Parts: sequence; structure tokens; C-alpha cells
Amino acid sequence: MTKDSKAGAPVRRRLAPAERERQILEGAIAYFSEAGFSGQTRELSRRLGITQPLLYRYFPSKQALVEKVYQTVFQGRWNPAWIPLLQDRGVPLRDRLIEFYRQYAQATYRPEWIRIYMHAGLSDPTLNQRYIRLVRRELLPVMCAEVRHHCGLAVATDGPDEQEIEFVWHLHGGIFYQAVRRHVYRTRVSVDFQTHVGLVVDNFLAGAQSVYPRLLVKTAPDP
Amino acid sequence: MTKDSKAGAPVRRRLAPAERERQILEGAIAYFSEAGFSGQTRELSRRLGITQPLLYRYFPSKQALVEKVYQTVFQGRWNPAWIPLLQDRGVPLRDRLIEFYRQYAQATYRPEWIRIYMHAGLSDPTLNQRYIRLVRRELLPVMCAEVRHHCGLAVATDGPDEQEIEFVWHLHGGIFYQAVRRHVYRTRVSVDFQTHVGLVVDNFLAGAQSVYPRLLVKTAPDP
DNA sequence: ATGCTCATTTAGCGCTTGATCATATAGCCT
DNA sequence: AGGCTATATGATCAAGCGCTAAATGAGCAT
Repeated sequence: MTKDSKAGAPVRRRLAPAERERQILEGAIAYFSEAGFSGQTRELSRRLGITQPLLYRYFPSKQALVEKVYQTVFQGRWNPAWIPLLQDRGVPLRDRLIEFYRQYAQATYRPEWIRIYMHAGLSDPTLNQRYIRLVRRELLPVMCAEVRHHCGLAVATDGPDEQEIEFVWHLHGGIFYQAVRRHVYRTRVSVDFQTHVGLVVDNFLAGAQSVYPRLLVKTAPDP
Repeated sequence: MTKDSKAGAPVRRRLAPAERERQILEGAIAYFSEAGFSGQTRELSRRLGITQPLLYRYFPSKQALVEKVYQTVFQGRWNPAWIPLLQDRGVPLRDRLIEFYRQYAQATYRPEWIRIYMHAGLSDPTLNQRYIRLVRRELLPVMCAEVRHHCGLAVATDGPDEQEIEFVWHLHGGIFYQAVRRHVYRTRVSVDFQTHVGLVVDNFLAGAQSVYPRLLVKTAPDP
């Protein structure tokens, strides 16, 4: 029986500070995405195989660690190149949308992203509101414009109205909610994501041909 | 200066047990839907204007109170009459779907329902999985069948396949997610719900005409 | 091998939490 | 008015929380 074969003698491993910090942050993302931000530092340290006070050598407080988790998970996942991708009219709109959602899903439809996003929304939705403003300002107007063009309609000079925004948001939210079912409710979603997106995008675009003109009645009243 | 003008002397009100229990339960629903189930019994009692030990006269433990909250919020909000409503082919399918979502929204798209549902999903998704099984078993197959009929296609005898279910779930989830944006992220949704549902339902049905036949290729391969 | 440095642990403080029990008093019955 | 009942409160416990400070020892330079 060696010295550390029993629980009494822990294995003390000395890591380079940068490496240890990275490890703690990674563990914190995994743990807080499961337990939420009311998860305890002791349980986090237990999962990391370190003692709890060690966390405080690398992060001044739990709050600071939590904010670092936010930063790490949500920073740099938005790709500005998605906008020109969606605007490239040399490619059929359906293909642009499908390719966009392939990339967008890869960036954000991940367990940590989705779960931390929902945890944040329930405790303090400031982050979500900021993200939604981003989507609402950068992404949705572009989608509106491209759908209009796809339907052979003029693009409004003063931008889309609320009804139109909500209309494309239904597409966006419906796809996102599949990820919520998968990663929050942990239900099995046994269809291929790409195939599914292809179907709902085609459904959306085909339906838009007949619905979109009616949607615009208010913004452009018949003469 | 009267006896209870200062904080030192609380107003002790003696209620009928049934009334007090009802009041605590109502307050617990409001509080836990905001703070989540990691909310504290002391804060709950403070909001109710009672002392914390009094909670334990009516509920044996916090866990028991939480479970009563679950029961109260989710029990009896599902209306079996929705199924025959959706199957009534004397009414156009678009009108059936719009009326269904009007009633469904009134029953479930409420702040407490949505928020507690999401809180539950993140901490222990058992409840959500049960609810989703209900939707998946009772609601979605009916919607699939009615959409098929609406598109002039034969209804599959062995029920819809996964791809088809996910397809109608996109409609369902997209509408639900608008309620999540409203009640979880607390963003303003400044369109009329009925008008919005009308648009996305029409969009869905119009698109289905062209997409649904392709969707069924796998279940009914061409001879 | 030996000593030094600082990453890591052990011990523990102050506070909050869910839960308990004895005490006090509101409100009905007579 | 006076007494009884049981609703409500005050005091408090044990466990768990974020966080701190001193002791320890792993791993490098020499």
C-alpha cells in the first residue's frame, strides 16, 4: 500500500500557471453549463481534482471566474463574414441560408453555448438582450432583404418593419429551438441537421413567395 | 407612534390554513419562476410578508414546495380538445392551426410557465422530456396528418417518420421560441401574436405544398 | 545532493442556508 | 369579558457557502 493509494494523501501536481488557469477555465465552463452559476466552487474544484482555495489563486472571486466563462464562451463566435455570405446573390438563396446555418450551428449550437445562454437568460438577460440586438441589427435585416429579392420584391429603403423581422425570426428561432431541445432538454433529435435545415429553408422560401407580398401590405399600401 | 409603526413589531395576521397555503403557493410560483429553484426560503417569506419558519408549517420541506409548484403550474394546462379541434376538416387547416395556437398560447405562453419550464430543463429535464413526449405523441402526429391531407397526400398508415415530425416541430418550436424571447430574455416583441401566427402558419402551409412531397420520398420511394 | 521558489494544500473564519422547537398572540366560542 | 386553540413568530442549530492565511512540498537551478 503506497502513500497515496488511500484518499488521505492527495497527488499534488505542480502546473505552469497559464496551464492551470486554462484547465480551471475549461472545467468551469463544463461545470457551470451543467449546474448553472449557482454551482459551488467546492464542487468545481472536486471535479478538477484540485482543492477549492486554489481557484482563488487564479481568479480573485467566483464572480470573476463566471465573467471569464461568459467571455470565453461568447467571444469570437460571431463571424462577420456570415453577412457577405448571405448577400452573395451569385449563389441561390437556399444554398446561402443552408451554408450559413451549417456554420452558425457549428459556432453556437453547442451544449455549453446553448446552456450557458439559457442560464444567463433566466438569471440576468442583459447578455441575451445584447446578443439579440446583434442578431436583430446585423443578421435579420440582411435575411429580410435577401428574401424580398428572392421573391422578386423591392427592398425597403428604410429597412424591414417589425412584422417582417418577426417573420424571419421564426425561421431562425425554430432552428435554434431544435438545439435547445437537444442540449437543454436532452431529447434525442434523430434527423440529420443539414437535411432538416434544407427542408425548413425550402419550406420557408417557397411559402414566402405567397406570403411575403401580403406581409408588406402595411409598409407599401396599394396605390 | 403606534405599536407596529416601527419594524420591530410585525403585523401578525392569522389566516385560515387553506388560504395561507394558497397564498404561499402562489408566491412561490412567482418567486421561483424569477429566481429559479435555488431561490431561498427566507427571500420567499420576506416577499410574502411572513416569517420563514411559517413555510414549514404548510410544506414539510423546500423540495415539497418546489414539487407543488411544478404540479400547479403544469397540471391541467394541456387540453385534449385541441386534438379534435385540429382534426375538424370542415374548417380550413390554417384557421384550425391559428385557433389552436391562440388557445395553446393562452394556456402555456405565460411567464411562470415558460420560465419554470426552462429552469426545470436546465436543472433536471425529466419534466420537459415527459412534456415533449406528450406533444410528440398527441399533437405532432395529428399536425403531420392534417398537413398531408392539406397537401393532397395520403396519410401514412404507420404514422409520420422522424423527418416529418421535425418538420412540423419547426413550426411549433419557432412560435414557442418567440415566447422564450419575450418571457426569458425579456425582449419586447412588438407584433400582434395572432397576426404573426397567421403569417407563419400561411407560410408553413404554402411551403409545405412544394416541400412535403419531397420530404416523403424516403417513406414512399418512387416505383 | 541541496536550497529556493512558489504552486498547492490544510485549517478555519464569517455568513447564509434549510430546518426545528419553544413561545407568544390573533381570533373564535362561550 | 375571558379562555382556548392553533397560527404565527423568535431563537437557534447544523451544514454548506465564498473566501483567506499560514503551512507544505514539487520541481527547478545550482
